[in-house]
Amino acid sequence: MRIGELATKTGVSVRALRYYEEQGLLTSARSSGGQRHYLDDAVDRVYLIQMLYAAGLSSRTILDLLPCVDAKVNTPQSRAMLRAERDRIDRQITQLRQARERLDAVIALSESPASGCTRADTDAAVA
Amino acid sequence: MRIGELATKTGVSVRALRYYEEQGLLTSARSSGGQRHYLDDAVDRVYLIQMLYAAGLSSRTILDLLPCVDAKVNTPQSRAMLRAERDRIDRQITQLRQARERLDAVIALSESPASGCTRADTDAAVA
DNA sequence: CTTGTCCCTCACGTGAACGTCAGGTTCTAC
DNA sequence: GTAGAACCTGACGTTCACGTGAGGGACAAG
Repeated sequence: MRIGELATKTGVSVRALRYYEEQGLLTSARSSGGQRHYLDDAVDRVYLIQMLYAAGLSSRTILDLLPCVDAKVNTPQSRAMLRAERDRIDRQITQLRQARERLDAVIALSESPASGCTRADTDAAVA
Repeated sequence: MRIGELATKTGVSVRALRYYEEQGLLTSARSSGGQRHYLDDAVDRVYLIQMLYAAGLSSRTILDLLPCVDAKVNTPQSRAMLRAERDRIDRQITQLRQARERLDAVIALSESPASGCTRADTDAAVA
């Protein structure tokens, strides 16, 4: 498939896909005219990249991790890197949970009858 | 206290504190000479701001949320906003968990004896 | 009254992950 | 073979949360 199709399939912009290739995260075959062509598994690859971006990893870190995910590299260093990133994500989850609890407390307070809001207000907010 | 002390107490840079004030997230009294002075509760305020930044909220969103947290604003709109941000954080946590599980699977694979690494390798990576 | 440290306000620099033109080529369909 | 859609390569623009000087006041100590 060409880049436009991959973009619509994954919901990622064409520019982003070219950027991923620029960063070495995604590879493509080229037609005689220079156009990029992708295999079907590129879709999963893009999803994985997006997932790691969403987890707060940088392009550089993803670039380092991908060979491990592909099981092409398996050294003590690579395993240490994997664990380090997993732990970083764990810490981030903890932080997010704290923020979530904090917001939840505020929400509970703001929706309690004593806070001066009426039931109608609350219903209107839901609608 | 002055800005330097607040910075060291919170572990946030002086520049960041001034930036928070610029964004309307933090207020300060000024001395006759124009220097910022903070009350003790500014420390908690900064921690809260940092927590919300860590949760991926923008300055603008934090600016909108803070009056709710301070229980100074409690409208249907503000409650809807609080819930929206909480839900966003929930989704982010879900994404992070997925990424974490994915990494965990890779780690389990890379550390399994069948993957071609020796026990000594594994121990070395831990050290 | 000077020294040193802290503080002030501009204001430009930064890095990441793209967005967005410009100008030109390739592919598809009729 | 020609129109139009999709694609190409630069290359500059954007946003955010600050970093980093430049140049100059504020304030406690001696």
